[in-house]
Amino acid sequence: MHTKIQSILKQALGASLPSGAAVTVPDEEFHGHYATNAAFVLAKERKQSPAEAARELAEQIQKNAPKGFFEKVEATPRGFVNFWLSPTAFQEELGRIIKEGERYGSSDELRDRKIQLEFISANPTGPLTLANGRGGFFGDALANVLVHCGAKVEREHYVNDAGNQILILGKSVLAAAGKISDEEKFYKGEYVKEWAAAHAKEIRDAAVPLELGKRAAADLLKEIRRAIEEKAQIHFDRWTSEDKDIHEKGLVEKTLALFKEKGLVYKAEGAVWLKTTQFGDDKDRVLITSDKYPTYFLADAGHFLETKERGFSDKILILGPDHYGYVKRISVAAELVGIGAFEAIVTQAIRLVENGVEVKMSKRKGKFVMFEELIDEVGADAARFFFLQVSPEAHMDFDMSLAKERSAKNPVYYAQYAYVRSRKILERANSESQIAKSALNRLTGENELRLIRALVRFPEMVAQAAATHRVHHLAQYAVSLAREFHGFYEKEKVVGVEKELEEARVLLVRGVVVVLENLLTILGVSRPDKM
RNA sequence: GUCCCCGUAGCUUAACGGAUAAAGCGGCUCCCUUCUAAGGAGUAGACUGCAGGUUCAAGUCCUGCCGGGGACACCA
Repeated sequence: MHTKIQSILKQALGASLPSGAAVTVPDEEFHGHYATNAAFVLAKERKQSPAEAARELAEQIQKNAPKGFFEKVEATPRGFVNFWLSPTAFQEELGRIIKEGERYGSSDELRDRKIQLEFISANPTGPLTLANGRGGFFGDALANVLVHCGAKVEREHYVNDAGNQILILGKSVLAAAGKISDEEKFYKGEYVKEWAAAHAKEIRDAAVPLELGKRAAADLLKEIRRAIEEKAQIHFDRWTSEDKDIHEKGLVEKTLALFKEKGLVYKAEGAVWLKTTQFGDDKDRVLITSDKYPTYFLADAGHFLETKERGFSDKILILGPDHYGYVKRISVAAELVGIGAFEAIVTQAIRLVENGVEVKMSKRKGKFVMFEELIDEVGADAARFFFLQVSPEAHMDFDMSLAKERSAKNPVYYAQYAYVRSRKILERANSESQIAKSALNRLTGENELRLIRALVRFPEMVAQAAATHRVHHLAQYAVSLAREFHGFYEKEKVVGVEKELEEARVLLVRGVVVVLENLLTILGVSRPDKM
């Protein structure tokens, strides 16, 4: 619907939309079902008043529009052009929803793109944090959106199972077992003590820190995977191992050689550096430490080279707030290894509060609310929606007791309830298969048309999410669509009204089911049969 | 100190540079003989942190200030 109006507008202009011009859905209905600000842009170009440009544009549009599509096209004195679409136009679009079913809202906009979407990438040195969860749900839903728009997407969880942190984990286990003295940098969470207690024999027999660290990391990774896949219902296509997929395959050396070839590498103070400052970074970055170890940064660049060599055109990396300072240098690495389009999305901090007072969280000290705990308390759907509703750059205050209290009132249930109600109507009504398509044009009541207007926004919302890489609008849309449906449900009956009307309304409700099903699927929220 | 993010209703958050700033929760009034009341109808509640600027149009862009958070390793 939205695309159709855009293309009519383009035809009227005889050109593509000028930048800054858009087709929108106004807040107030008296401004039309849709509206455009294109005349403001034209007015500037043509040195006219906005009102004049709007009048001319409205005329052009009316001339170009398919017959019967618009009910009214109006230029306002301020310079907007407002559109009212005919009931027929909406009825036809509803027909499309029913016909396309689960394909409704999908497109082939991104068919040429092969995108690697990396998210969570939790270190196997402790349980998942709330920040991991936030990025996890976000990444999962974003991947669904991109797939819906025709892209080939790999959901990747990168595991840092090499390097210093694994050694520290090993030492932390030894410290927890009382074998060596504790140090500030060691991991101190309960999970370390638990693991040490459960593996006392191994610690006695083979107390090589790095080996112990690897074993503990492998176990922690299993826990992480279980929480992600079973509890959070987040799906990954690939669990990439830094150790096995990057180091052992020589990608680190290869990347270093690539950087050298470009003349961007130098030695200083016993270490090997990359001239990232040439690309706007604050300072140059170390690739190989003076102890001859490759840094995390170099390994990551190697990981990016692997991504490039595996044929991805795009890489989207979702990071937690603590990695903000990392974005610049990793973007430089992405450019140097030749990744076509790279975007880092940093989810903002979640501040833990308890009774209005901030609780400091630290993975090392072991005091934090775990992601899994949240899911256990409020359920996967509520937890998911809780995060998906807000934009990734919004800072959030998080109070576990409040989250528990609110979980019962989570808007996700409002949306799911709309789904349950609409399904129930279809169950009770006469079979849809015998309803003629012509029944659609009996949907002329204001309540019915209102609901269709809400339904047809779905493709536009998906396209917007894909273009902006933001999914919170979809969650918001789910709530507003549910509101429209609940309003309709209250005012109009479907089953048991006069036969011809019932048939028409059954088609309308089918449309609701289709859109809610597609929408909830993209968000990753379950679709219950009853509540 | 430098850099980044945020500041919107009592609370949690929306709002492609567009029209009278929206929703949920909480408050107050009502509505279950009717497809599940996890619902609906109504009502109160905001000089969008402050001060300037750009624009036909600013919550949104620019500058400065105030407040909150985060990042500034040869850690990951």
